Amino acid sequence: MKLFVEKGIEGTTTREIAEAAKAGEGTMFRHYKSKEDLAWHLFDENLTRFVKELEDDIQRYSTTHQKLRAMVEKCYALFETDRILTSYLLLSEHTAARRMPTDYKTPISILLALVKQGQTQGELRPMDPHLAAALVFGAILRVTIFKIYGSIDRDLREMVDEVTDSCWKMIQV
Amino acid sequence: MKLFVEKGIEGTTTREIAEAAKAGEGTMFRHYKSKEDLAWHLFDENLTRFVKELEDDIQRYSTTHQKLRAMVEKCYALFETDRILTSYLLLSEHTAARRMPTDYKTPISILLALVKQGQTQGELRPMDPHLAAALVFGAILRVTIFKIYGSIDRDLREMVDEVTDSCWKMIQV
Amino acid sequence: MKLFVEKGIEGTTTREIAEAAKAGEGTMFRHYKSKEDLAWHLFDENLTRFVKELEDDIQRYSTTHQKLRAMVEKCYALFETDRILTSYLLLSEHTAARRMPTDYKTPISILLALVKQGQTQGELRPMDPHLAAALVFGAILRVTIFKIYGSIDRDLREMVDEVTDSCWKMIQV
Amino acid sequence: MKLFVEKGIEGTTTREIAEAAKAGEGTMFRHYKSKEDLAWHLFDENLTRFVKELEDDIQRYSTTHQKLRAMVEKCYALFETDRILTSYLLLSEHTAARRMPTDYKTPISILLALVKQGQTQGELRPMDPHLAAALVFGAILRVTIFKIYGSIDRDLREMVDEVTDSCWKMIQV
DNA sequence: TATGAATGAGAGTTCATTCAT
DNA sequence: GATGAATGAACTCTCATTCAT
Repeated sequence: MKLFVEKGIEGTTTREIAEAAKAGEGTMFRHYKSKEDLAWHLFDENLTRFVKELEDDIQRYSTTHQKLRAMVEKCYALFETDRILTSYLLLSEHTAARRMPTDYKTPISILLALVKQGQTQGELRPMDPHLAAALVFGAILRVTIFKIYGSIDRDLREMVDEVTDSCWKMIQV
Repeated sequence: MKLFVEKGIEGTTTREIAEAAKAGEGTMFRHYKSKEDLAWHLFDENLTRFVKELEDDIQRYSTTHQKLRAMVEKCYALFETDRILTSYLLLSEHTAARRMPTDYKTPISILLALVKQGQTQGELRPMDPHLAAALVFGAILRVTIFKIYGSIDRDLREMVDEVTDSCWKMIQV
Repeated sequence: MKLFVEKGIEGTTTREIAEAAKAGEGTMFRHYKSKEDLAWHLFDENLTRFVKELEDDIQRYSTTHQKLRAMVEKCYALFETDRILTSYLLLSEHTAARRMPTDYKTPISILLALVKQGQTQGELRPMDPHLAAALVFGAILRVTIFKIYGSIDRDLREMVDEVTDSCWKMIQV
Repeated sequence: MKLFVEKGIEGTTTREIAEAAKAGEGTMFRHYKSKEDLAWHLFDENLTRFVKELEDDIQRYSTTHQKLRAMVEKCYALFETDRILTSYLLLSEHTAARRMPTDYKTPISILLALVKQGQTQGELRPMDPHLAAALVFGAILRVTIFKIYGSIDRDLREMVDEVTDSCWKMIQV
């Protein structure tokens, strides 16, 4: 995954993968049909797990604000724990991500549901929920990109409240 | 550029480029040292022009809110006029983009300056200007991605005010 | 053998062989030194047995015509009983067949001896015995190829006499 | 073609082909889509030409015996002129040969037509024409195989009359 | 003795780049 | 200056063979 994030899937050779895995060149192909297949499994399994955890976290809270905060927290915790995984799941747009079926559950679909619910409950102002989700999701994730590029230094977990509140302002009633 | 956006730089062959340009296979190499060099020039020249126009647009206004609005308007006008160019300059993370020197003037650096100035003038609340820029830039751009994926239907130029105001809420005093 | 005939020896993978034999991938190598070795044993043992039976059959008759008939009958009986074996032993030109020592006893060498004897006994007209053997052997076997390709429908065992007589005409006094 | 005949199509590497052609490894792929495609074109073009010449030769004669003789002569002339081509077109059963459409004009289909015509004209005895063709074609070709293996020494062109007459006996009235 | 995961040499193929025309 | 045939390094992937279990 490290290689895929750093050099892209196309840009990573199967030989490099084998070396990184300290395995023979052909070994990968006993486990995955192709390089693309490996990339897809890496994406699919990790995203599924992340989404499940994300749902669990959100479920614990009742207000939309709290749920949003949980989401930001989850994303930034993942980032500080495993930057590569975050990049692979949330920041890169690779071939693997394009294989997703349209009904796939993703962080975006969860955020969208959250927004719709918040609007129904009158916590959020009426607006195109897709627009709201786009604004919030973009804001949250771009912070991680800035951190990667070094513009932001602080541990993102310290910034959860600040980011949550900023996003909240965009969508609250 | 269309090919680069659709299939990635690595994923585009020089033969495809030649075909699309209705030129011979070797012709490209008389104008650019390599495929990567072409990608870089395509990026560099267009970004420079866009940034210049963006600066001109912003300059016309005095308040930070107006300037921010001008920026959103410029980005969304570009998107609706030339999606491919927008993708190539603002949405894709390709090798070409990584060649940029650190002191390069980009939409982000312009936004950052705008935020700093707004904070000095007391229009924006005190906060890490990088964080503010990240939140705003992320919000603005993610809307275009949603539009590309079809979640948003409207012409983005109609949404300039709504997006500007939403972003403004995140950073205003 | 089925796989070897259908896809060639080179074209058959050891994994396919293992599957077909309902054995593990490595098991074959405990019995044969290599895939080629398996192919050779399969060829050698079956050809030896077939040649022995062929000799026995021929021995039962005294006239050359009868012996020739016995040979045709034997070949066509084998074909109708076991097409794959016939293909493997008589029709395919594979690596295994090329391993044969020059003094190897084959259907051809038997036919050649038969022709020589027939000429000595004055039943066959004087001619290069190799030419005679070639003509007869070619005629007999090509019928099976036509049958495989579907140009001939009848059971070859019904055609033994017609084929024998046709061949006989080529070589009789 | 030499390599294909000697080692089979599967058994010949593209590297060997390039070396034999004194060309780079990639050059072949500018002219043919794949190794199999090269094999097919080599087969198709040469067989088409040979069949055309064969038809021309046969056309010159009026009696079936003469036509048959022309066919034998043509095959053996090809053999003595270009053994490799003969092997590739007439003796090997390779993947390329299997690509042939069923309505393809081949030496066999020509021989079959010749037999049918001869039977209609009363020159040949009544029998399954496919059987007749198989017997004759097998006899003619097996002689070349014997020559390749060294059992027959003479120039096949000297043997045209003998082979023709032998075959004739099988099918004449 | 049988297994099947691991191996790595080598296969077919692609494609950025060169250069004679 | 433009071309496109030729190139060969490097790619993904296959598969006969090995060997620890």
